[in-house]
Amino acid sequence: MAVKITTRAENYSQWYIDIILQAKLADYSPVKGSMVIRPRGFAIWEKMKSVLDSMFKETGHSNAYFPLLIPESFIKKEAEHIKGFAPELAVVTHGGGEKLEEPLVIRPTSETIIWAMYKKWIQSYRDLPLLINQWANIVRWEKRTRLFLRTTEFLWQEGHTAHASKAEAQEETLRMLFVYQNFAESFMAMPVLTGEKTESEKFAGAVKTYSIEAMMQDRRALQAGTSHNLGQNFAKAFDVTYQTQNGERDHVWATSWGVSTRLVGALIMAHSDDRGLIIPPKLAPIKAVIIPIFNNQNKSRVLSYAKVLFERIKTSYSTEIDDDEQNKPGWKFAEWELQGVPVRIEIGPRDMENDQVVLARRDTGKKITIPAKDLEETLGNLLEEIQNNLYHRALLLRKKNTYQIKEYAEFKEIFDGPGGFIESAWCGNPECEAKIKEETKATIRVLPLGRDELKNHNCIYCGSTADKIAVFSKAY
RNA sequence: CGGGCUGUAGCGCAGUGGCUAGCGCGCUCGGUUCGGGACCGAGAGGCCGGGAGUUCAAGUCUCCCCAGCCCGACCA
Repeated sequence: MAVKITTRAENYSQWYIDIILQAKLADYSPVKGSMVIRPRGFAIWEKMKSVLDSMFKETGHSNAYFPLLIPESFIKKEAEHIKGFAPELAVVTHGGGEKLEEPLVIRPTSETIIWAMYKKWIQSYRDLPLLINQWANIVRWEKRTRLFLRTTEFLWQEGHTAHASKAEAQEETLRMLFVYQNFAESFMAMPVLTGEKTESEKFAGAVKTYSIEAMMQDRRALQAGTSHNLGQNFAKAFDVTYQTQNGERDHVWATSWGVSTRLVGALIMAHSDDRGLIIPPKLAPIKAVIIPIFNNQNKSRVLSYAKVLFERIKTSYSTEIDDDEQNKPGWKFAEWELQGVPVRIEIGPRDMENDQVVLARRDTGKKITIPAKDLEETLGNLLEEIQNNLYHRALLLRKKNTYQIKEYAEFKEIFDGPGGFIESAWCGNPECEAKIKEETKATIRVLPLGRDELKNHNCIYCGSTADKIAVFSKAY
C-alpha cells in the first residue's frame, strides 16, 4: 500500500493535505507559505478559469493586465484600504542593486494602481461604464497558511469597474456576485449562500462587501468569492471624475470582485472522500479513464478492443486510457480514484466477448455493465448524474447542518459540538458580533440576501430588537 | 507572531555517545502474474534539515538558525 490518506474522521486537516499531496495537485515550495501548483492542480484551475472568463466576457468585461509593482504611496491613498492591508504587504526596497527612492509594494490587490490609471482614462460619462478584469498573482503576507486556502502568493481574478451612478455600481456588484454563485453551483456543484458582509468582515475600502459562502464537509464555512461595492472611495482617493450628460462633474462609482485558487481548495473539501479527490465532471480535466484488463494471452486483443472504444469517446469526453503493463488493474482503480476522475471504464476479456463495458462512478463507487454500443450516451448521462448528485449531496449536508436558533445557550451548544451554520436574528451591533466570536469562535458569514425584514425578533446575543438574519459559522 | 510536535534514502519510519547507519514502500533490471493497491530474484539510492559547540569519538548531548504540521491572535 503505497498511498495512504488520513481519513476525514481521524483528522480533517491532514486528510485535506494528504489529498493535495497524494493526488499531486500541489507541493510546498522552499519559501514559507507559498506553494507550487502542479499540473494536475493547475489543470483544475485552468478549467475554472476558462468557464469564469467566458462568464465575464458574456457580462461585458474585457481582460487587461496591470503591473505587479505598485508605488507605496498609492496604497496609502485610501485610508481604510491601507489600514486593512498594511500588515500583509510585501515591500520591495531595492532594485538593480540600489536602494529605491520610493519602496514598491507587491500588489495585495490592484485597486490603487487601477484607479491611478482610470483617472487618465475616464473623462466623460461616455467612457463609462469601464469594465475590466485581470487574471493575476498577488501577494499577501499571511501568518498562517494552508495549501490553496491561504498562501502568501496566490492566483486570482480581479474585476474592476467604473460606473456613472451609484445604482449602476450596486447592480454590477450583485450581478457579479450571482455570476460567482452560478459558477459555484452549476460547475463546482457546490451550493453557496449569498449575502452581505458585516462591517467587521468587509473589504478594506469598500462600502459594501458581498460574498458567496460554502459549507465544507467539516461543517465550517469557506468564503469562496467576494464582490464589493466601492462607492466613490477610490474615485475620491485618486480623484477620478467624469463629466455628466448635463455638464456637471462627479466622482465615478466603482466595484471590484474576485475569486482565487482558493476555489480549488473549496472543491476538494466540498466533495472528496477518504479514497481521494472527487472532481465534478464539468470541471474535471479528465472525465473518464479506460482501464483495460488483460493477461499475456489476451493482451493484444483486449487492448485493441479498448482502443477502439477509446478513439470513439476521447474527444467528446476527454478520456485517458491506462494501458500500462506494470500495474495491476486494482492498483489502477485506486490510483485513478485518488485523482478524482469521475468515471472509470473497465474493459476486460469478459466485456470484449459480450460487447459490453463496465462503468464505475467515482461519487458512489457503483458499477454498471452496459452494451458497448451505448457507451457515448450512457457516459454522457452518467457524467450529468454525477454532477447533480455531488451538488445534492453537498446541499443535503448543508441543510442537515443548518439551524434556526433563538436561544443563545443552544447557539453555544452547537458550536461547542458539531458546528454548522446557524441562522439567528442579530441587532446589527458590532459588539454583539464581537462577543459571539469571542465566546464561540463563530463569525457572521453573511447577512443572507432575499430575506424579508424581521418583525418581533430579538438579537440572539443581547435580546434587543433585531431586524436582520445573520448566518453564523466557524470559518476558514 | 506566541505555544506544542517533527526534520535520518523519493515517501513512511527504526536507530543505548563507539567500529561499515538500517527497515518497509517506491525506483531500476530480469522473470512470473493481471476483474479492487500481486510475487520472486538482482540492484541503485545517505553531507542523518543547516551552522556552531562539548567529546578521544556526535544521527545520538548543548546552543542558534531554517522548514513543515497542529493549536491560538490576523486574513481571500
